[in-house]
Amino acid sequence: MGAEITLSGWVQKSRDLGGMTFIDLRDRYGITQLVFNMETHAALCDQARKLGREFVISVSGTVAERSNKNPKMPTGEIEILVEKLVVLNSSITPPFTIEENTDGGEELRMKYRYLDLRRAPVKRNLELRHKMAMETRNYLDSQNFFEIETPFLIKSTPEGARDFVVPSRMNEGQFYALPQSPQTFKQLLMVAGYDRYFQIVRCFRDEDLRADRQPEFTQIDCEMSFVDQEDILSTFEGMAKHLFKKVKGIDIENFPLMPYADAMKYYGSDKPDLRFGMRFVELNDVAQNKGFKVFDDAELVVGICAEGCAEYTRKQLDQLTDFVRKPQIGANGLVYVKFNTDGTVKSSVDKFFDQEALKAWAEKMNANPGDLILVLAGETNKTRKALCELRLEMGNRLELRNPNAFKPLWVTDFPLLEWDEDSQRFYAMHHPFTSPKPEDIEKMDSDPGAVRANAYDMVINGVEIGGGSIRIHNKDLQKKMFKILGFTDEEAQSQFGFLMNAFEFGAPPHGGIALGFDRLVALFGGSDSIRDYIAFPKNNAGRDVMIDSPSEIAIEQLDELKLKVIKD
RNA sequence: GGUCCGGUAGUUCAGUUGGUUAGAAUGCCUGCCUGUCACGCAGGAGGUCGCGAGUUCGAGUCUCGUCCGGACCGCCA
Repeated sequence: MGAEITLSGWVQKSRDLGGMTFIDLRDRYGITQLVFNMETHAALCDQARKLGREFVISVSGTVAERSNKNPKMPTGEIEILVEKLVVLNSSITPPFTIEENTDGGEELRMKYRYLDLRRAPVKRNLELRHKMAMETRNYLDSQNFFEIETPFLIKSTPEGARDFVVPSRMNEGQFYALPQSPQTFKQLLMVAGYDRYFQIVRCFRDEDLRADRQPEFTQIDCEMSFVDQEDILSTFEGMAKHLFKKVKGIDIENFPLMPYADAMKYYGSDKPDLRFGMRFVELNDVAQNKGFKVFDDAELVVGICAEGCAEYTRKQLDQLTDFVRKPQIGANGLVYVKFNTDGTVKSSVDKFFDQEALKAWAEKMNANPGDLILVLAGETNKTRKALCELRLEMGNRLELRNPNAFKPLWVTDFPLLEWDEDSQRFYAMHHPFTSPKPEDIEKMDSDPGAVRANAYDMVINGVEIGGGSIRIHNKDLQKKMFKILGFTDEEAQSQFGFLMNAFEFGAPPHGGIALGFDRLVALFGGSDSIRDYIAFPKNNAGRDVMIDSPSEIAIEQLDELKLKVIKD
């Protein structure tokens, strides 16, 4: 105590008590109380009481133990007896309070993001992001990965998401595209012999936004040569564990593997949330052919068991029915079976099923007295999707989705291709460079939809954190893949010839993964939204409301680019 | 492309069945106050009810359109 100190920062708050004035000074590290006494330093104190919120000041003085300590703040035992005060800049009154729980709404905070970023919670989020980026680099460096930058001005391709395009002034009428991912470049780095590459890299997709989707986002992009799927899974499971350990101090158990088909069958999703049970149980054999037309006509009858929910009221059950009937979910109705604690059973389909029949359901679902069985029926994919939403809703209602619990898994054996009804063609489920499983290659001609891919997703708490695959490294197989996707040889050559040509020069077997860094940070921070983990995010409509972009450009710029904007 | 929710003081919100002068909290300004830390006390200023049209004697409130923001479906290899 008594040490001389100089501090610079912003005025968080001033408390003028007449004879003395207290100022809370905020800098990047926290808040320190400054004291000005009218009796001993009248002029200084006068100066201090004129300071407004967010003025930037520099003070010198001595650190003193407080006579009145404040146990609620980290620096609550000390204060600074100020001897010298310099006002470095004044501030107009900020439009919202710069506090832990601000009074400002989302829109205002985004407009004045530089003020929002002064708030401790946002600062903590960006610090978390920084730490995770550092630990990612530490881990990958320790595993002999090279961080190599790849270009942002690349070539537009028709597959996948819409590209952001950039006109080229020197090449009239031609456009670069911003990368949706450095996919082809990292594969070329493998051909070049850089057998372990990574990059924490910005990617761009011109698609609609969500709370967890931004038009520009950051990936941990990785690729390895001379590896099989197991090598990649263990390397990046290791990275995830490293991050959990170093950043959150948590030891994570080994990631279970779940084939895509099982994920769909038991959770109705390729990104199941394993923090809670309620696995799907198919009931076709016990529920059909009992005279209930809805079930009899259904391709799939499937249910979940909500433990301890037999007490649900009519109102609660109606709410759940309304939930599944929302247009976004699209179920026609919801069947419930209450397995009462007295052993009796009450259902919404008592007319068709007697107690014994319903108890057969309960047995199949491992339901106990006190549990509630919820059943949907219909076309398989739609019904699974709807039940998935219902399962997550029940997980929320029963508070089973604890943001501080982490349940990762690998979802594997994705289908290679997906049939699209509209365009009547196959699309690559992952991307066109993903290799089929060797044992399924023969089906590529006879039954393309049944071919499984050497592809995998890392899923944590129901969030798709990342995905990857073992790539095709053979020119002929790559050609065949493009052919199945409806490319002519000429189209394949003009768009991806550079890659296929490279495959002729001794391309090693390789594969990799890309992890959504923003999502991973948000997950670590316990949030569903990635926006507060990005310093300057875009809004719902892809706008930056602070700098007001996108915006029109000057006619001279358009002329120089030989572009014309046609407005309707 | 679609669905839903919201827009009222600087800010966050309330505003009844359509009815006189649109409120609260907080912030802001002024004054008082020597141990506050959500300081306290007294006083004050502050409103294009997003915008436009319509219905009505009368619209913050009802209708339509539009703009802005948020969530979601489609979309996101």
